[in-house]
Amino acid sequence: MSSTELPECGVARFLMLCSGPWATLIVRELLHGPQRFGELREALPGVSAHTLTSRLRSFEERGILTRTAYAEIPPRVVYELTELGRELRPVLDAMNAWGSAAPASAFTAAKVTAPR
Amino acid sequence: MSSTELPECGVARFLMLCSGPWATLIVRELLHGPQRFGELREALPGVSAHTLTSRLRSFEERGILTRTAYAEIPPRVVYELTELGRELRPVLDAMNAWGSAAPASAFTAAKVTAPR
DNA sequence: CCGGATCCTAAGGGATACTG
DNA sequence: CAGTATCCCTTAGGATCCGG
Repeated sequence: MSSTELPECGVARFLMLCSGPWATLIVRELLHGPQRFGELREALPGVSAHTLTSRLRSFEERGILTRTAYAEIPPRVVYELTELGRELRPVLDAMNAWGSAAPASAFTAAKVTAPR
Repeated sequence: MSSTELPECGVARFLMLCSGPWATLIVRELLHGPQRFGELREALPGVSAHTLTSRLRSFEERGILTRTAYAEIPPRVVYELTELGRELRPVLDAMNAWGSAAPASAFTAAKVTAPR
C-alpha cells in the first residue's frame, strides 16, 4: 500500500496520515481536548493498546499531537493535538455529517439488492 | 479489521466505506463527472485494474455510484456518482484543504532510526 | 498506568496472464 | 476496452506476555 506511489494531492496527503480506521477515530477523540492513554482506551471501545500506541506514536512523529509524560507513580501520559492536528476538525466534521445522513445500506457490506 | 467492531458514529461509517487510499481517490476523480474505466486508470496513476475493479464494485453495491455498460464494440462502461456519492464532496474538499496546507513533515514518515 | 515485544490474522493492493 | 483469476506482498490491527 505504502509502497505504492499515490498521486500527489491534498487528499492523498491526508490519506497517508490516517492510514487506518482507528487513526481517524483517535483524532476525533482528541478533538474533545487533551486526554490520557487510559481515557482514550475507554473512549474507543474495541481498540487494543498495541494499535493505540502505534497510532499515537505515528501522529507524534508527524507533529499532529504532543505526548507529555509525567514521572509519577502511577505514571500519567497526556496526549494533546497540536495546531496542525486541530486543523483536522473540518475533515472529521464532514465525515461525520455524511455518515450520519447516509442510509445503512451505504456502509454495510451486505449485497442486498433493493426491492424494485 | 473485519472482526473489528468500530464505534457507531458518522465518522466510523465513512471509514467503513473508504477502507483504503484508492477508494477515496476514486471518489475524488468521479466528482469531476462520469468517467469510463480507462479514464479512471489514466487519472489515477499507479492504480491496478484489480484494485480499481474491486473498489468500484464495492461502491456500486453501497449505492455510491452507478455502473452503466454499453454493449458495443469496443465495450464502454461508464461510472457515475449517485446523489449519495456526490454528497461526499465536502469530505474530499476538507481533506484536500488540510493536505494542501500541511507541511511535508506531516505526511512523510519520520523514521526514528533509519538503518541503511 | 503506560506501554514495548512478539506472534498472528485479515484485507488492501500489485503483477501477470487471460477472457468476453 | 473492460474486466477476471491467480498468486504474492504489505500493513493495520488484535492477543498475549512482560518491563518501567
